[in-house]
Amino acid sequence: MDLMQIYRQLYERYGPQYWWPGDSREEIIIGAILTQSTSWKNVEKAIVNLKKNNLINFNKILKTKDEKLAQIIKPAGYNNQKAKKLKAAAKFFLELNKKPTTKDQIPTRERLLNIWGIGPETADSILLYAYDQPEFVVDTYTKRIFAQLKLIKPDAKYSEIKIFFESNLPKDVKLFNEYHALIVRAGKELKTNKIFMAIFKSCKKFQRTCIAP
DNA sequence: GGCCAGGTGTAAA
DNA sequence: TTTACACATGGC
Repeated sequence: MDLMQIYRQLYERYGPQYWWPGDSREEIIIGAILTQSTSWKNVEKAIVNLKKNNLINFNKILKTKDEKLAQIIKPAGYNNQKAKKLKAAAKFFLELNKKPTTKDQIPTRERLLNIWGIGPETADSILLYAYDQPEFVVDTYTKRIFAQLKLIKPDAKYSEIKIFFESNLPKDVKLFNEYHALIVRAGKELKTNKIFMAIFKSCKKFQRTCIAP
């Protein structure tokens, strides 16, 4: 049982997840910020509000007052902070889009991490889902599920988990895309549910060869 | 009514 | 380097 087989089991059980839910690059980036520690249901409401105000647009976001923006994205929670985060990101991406070549308009992970309000998960989400870059996204579900499978340490850091996945999987954007989405899908059942015991049992061998308890 | 979401920044030990 | 805490709303 390796990470690829776990992926297949998840895919078999849940099917394709069609991520990221969002029509444009800007909407994906905005959603990635709004969903920080917040359920997607609440983010959807905030995005609907933004659309009503014609604000899925970094230029217009920058021209909107903090208080007004915060009011519009209120359903997503942490709205005062997130209003500031959206502006910080908007400023960065508007500048980025002035670069001469398409290639230069792809942000580096390092630059993203320097933006206030963008941490490792949000940076990787933006790179993977908005720019099709092969960066594996790690979230709390990833940690929870794979710690439970004893494939990673319960206190493993973001970078360690990311490296674990990326070094045990082919570097494939489509795979990374679907894998993370499936982990989130499965993670939502983790609380209440009987989460894939089949996978758990068949992980024993892999536990020995790969990871640190 | 309580718990917790597809995290991040900051400050203090 | 690690730990604690603020940030906020709505679904279940």
